[in-house]
Amino acid sequence: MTDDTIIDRCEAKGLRMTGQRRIIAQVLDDARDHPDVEEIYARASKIDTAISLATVYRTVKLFDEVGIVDRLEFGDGRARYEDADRDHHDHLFDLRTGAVIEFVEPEIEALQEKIAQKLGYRLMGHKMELFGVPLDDIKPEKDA
Amino acid sequence: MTDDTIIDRCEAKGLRMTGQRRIIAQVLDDARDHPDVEEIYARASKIDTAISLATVYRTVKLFDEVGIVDRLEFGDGRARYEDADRDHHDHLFDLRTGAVIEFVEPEIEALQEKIAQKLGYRLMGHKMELFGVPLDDIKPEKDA
DNA sequence: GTACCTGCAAACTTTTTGCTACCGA
DNA sequence: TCGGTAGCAAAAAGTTTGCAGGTAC
Repeated sequence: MTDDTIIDRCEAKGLRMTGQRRIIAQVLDDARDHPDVEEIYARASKIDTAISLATVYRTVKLFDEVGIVDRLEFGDGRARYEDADRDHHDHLFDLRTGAVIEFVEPEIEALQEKIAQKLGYRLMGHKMELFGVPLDDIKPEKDA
Repeated sequence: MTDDTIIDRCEAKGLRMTGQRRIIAQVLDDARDHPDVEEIYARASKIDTAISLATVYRTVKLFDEVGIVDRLEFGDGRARYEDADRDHHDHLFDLRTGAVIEFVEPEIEALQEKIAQKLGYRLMGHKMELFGVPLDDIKPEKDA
């Protein structure tokens, strides 16, 4: 949405900015993928070896609670995180390779809003994940 | 889709039907909600006190793998399960009460199929969860 | 008969938390 | 200054697994 970094947004929300939080914020800002906590920890550790896993957990949880990052789950048991302040998109999970493809589909957004209202709700958020296999990678089935 | 019970479908798939599996299948057949493993275990235990939690875990995992039940995740860290052979539906999560409302929206289904194809994928499955608050339960904000 | 299944307990993975020392505003 | 924060290690929560005995087909 804006060009603010995560650090900017932390400060705007009045969070106390420690060295560790700055590093984690930077890691998340730089990420173009959807790292899990272990991965964020690994990247942060390259900058500051002393950072602890518990701090990473506490920090991403905090960032999620104040809406600075989004927590994603792709069903593999680990939570993944991404900067919340990007154009809204959903995810397609490549079942063959595990790759995550992002896409935006305004039609879906509008439809979801409509559905929620029809059910008597105000939509506060949503999650949509598609799971698929590449079209050019489907094995022939019964016919030779 | 059909009127087959879960037990019927297990047999159709050639699964060995033990007493425990029958009980768990029955519990899932009777469930109108989305129980987690602990809850399935509790319900199964009422029928057979000797059943073990490990068996429930193993069985729902098996049922999920062969497509007899669907595994759902609502972000609370536990997996939930429901009979896969019901009219397809998605879920709206009531943020105020924690209730889960099911809905069917063919337009969404069609759109998802289209999106996957546009991205070069064959859609194998999807998950969509809406999160909302009841319209008649929203606090007035700034205007009186 | 035998391959597969179960119960039990131990192990594993991911995430949270109690405590003490420390640091940012 | 001083209340929030970090690190560490222990614990919690959910799930999986090795093993020995049991069971469906």
